[in-house]
Amino acid sequence: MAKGSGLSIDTDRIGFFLHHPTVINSFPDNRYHHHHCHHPKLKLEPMEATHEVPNTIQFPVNLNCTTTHDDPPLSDDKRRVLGEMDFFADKKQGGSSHAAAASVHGDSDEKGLDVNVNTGLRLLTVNTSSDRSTVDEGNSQNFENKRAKTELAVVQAELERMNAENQRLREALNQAKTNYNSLQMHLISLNHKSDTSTNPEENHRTVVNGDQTVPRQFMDLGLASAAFADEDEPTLSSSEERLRSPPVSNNGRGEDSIPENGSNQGWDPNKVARLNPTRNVDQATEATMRKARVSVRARSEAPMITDGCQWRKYGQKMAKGNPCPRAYYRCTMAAGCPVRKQVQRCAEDRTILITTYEGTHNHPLPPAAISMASTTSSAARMLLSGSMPSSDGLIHHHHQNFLPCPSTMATISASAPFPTVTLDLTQNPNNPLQFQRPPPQFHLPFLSPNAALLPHIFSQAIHNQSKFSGLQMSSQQNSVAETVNALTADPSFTAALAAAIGSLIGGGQPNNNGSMSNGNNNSNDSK
DNA sequence: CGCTTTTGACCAGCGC
DNA sequence: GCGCTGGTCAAAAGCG
Repeated sequence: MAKGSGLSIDTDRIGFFLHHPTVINSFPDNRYHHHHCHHPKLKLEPMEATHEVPNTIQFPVNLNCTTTHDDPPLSDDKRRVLGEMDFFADKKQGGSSHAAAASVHGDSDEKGLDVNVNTGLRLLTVNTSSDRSTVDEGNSQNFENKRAKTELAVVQAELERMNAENQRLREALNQAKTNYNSLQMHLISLNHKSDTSTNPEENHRTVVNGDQTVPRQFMDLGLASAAFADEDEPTLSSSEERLRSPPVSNNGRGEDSIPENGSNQGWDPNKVARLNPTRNVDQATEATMRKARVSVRARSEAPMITDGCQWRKYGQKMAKGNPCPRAYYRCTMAAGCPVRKQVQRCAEDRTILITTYEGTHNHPLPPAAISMASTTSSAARMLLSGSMPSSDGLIHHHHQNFLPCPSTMATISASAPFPTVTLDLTQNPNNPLQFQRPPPQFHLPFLSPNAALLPHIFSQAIHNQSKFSGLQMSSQQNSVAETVNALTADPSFTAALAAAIGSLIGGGQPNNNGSMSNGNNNSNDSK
């Protein structure tokens, strides 16, 4: 049955956002307006007002991997990006841009340049026809010749500079492609290992001995048992290790040293702290960790978002200020798993389904759930690690340089009662994830907005690619997933960037195998 | 019969 | 202290 992953939320009601979640917005440049205000006429709810606080961080995530030029108007910086990309492409095709610059004076060194191209640069702005019609044409022509020579030199220098820049970009792209190919090969290798082992735990242990960057992926898969955390992630701080180690006792049941009675089905850090004051620090950290949330806004009329886990509904409440009930789910894939999620429809747009996750799984996860768990856990750590301020600039810069497409905005908020990262997949009109007529279940790509955990992002991008390949997403969706992962990563993450660029330019994608597809996505039928 | 969902009650935190 | 709100519990009901 696997009913647990279902969602029985009343879709006819209006929902509202949870806990001031940070939003990853899908409109280009909409970071300049309120990301929740899909309908400007609607007044902002008090919760939303908190998003105006300075420590709300937004970073763009491209979900529209098309490179069409009929996209909505872009900001200046985005236009600049487009220019870079087009410039690069033009160069391959004969370099109309360069040609234009050079052909103005009819003295281009390059072959095949179109001298009729209107560059729009208006380089000859001084001597107009009216000037030439005046007296002393000889002097004027002399002067004009000198000026033309000067400008020619300038243009040539500019052309040279642009050529150099072009060459540099080519090299960067080649490097990115090389990295991408390398990662793809590595992914194939990992998937092969996954195929040969049905136990995610074994997968984990297999790959931790591999590439230095790979283990992080599998340590963020929700396999946060104490043994794994201690053994596999020595670089983490002790607090992080503790964060990664939910109260799982040696006997495999949650609630370390806590009697698991009927009234304590889940992990309640507050109760734990009360029972064991000597561990207040740890428990407080765990509580904070659990409170760190990742929220996903997805436009879907489907009753649920398939995230690969099994959930049991344990409550439903009417949230203040909106008539939509908020449903509470608990992960039932393992006893004592502290992971919970809340599902609610957006009050402003009932087609938007808001799912908020918190906590870290204490059990192995099916492949389909790995990305989700990875996202939530890494996002939680990011929020707690205080890396958000830097991530803003980094990721934004990253976007400006490499994204010629409308983007999805990722925002991080530490101002909310619970630090929350929200992925907003709802606003991009070209977002293929927005199903006008949604499938019975909504498959969602999850991202890792953790710029501080580069290896993790690295691996997650790989994994998501494989995941969505396994889910047999369309190529466009796959590109979206890749791009999302890449763009939410650190700018230095050239490999993930290569994946995104590769999907954009070459259209190729690593659809390596279908083994990542599993029954969870089909078996988690809501009742 | 076992599991999930429903739903009213309970509890804790917070603001006034 | 009181009320509001979010979150959770747990008995009852539903379902396969």
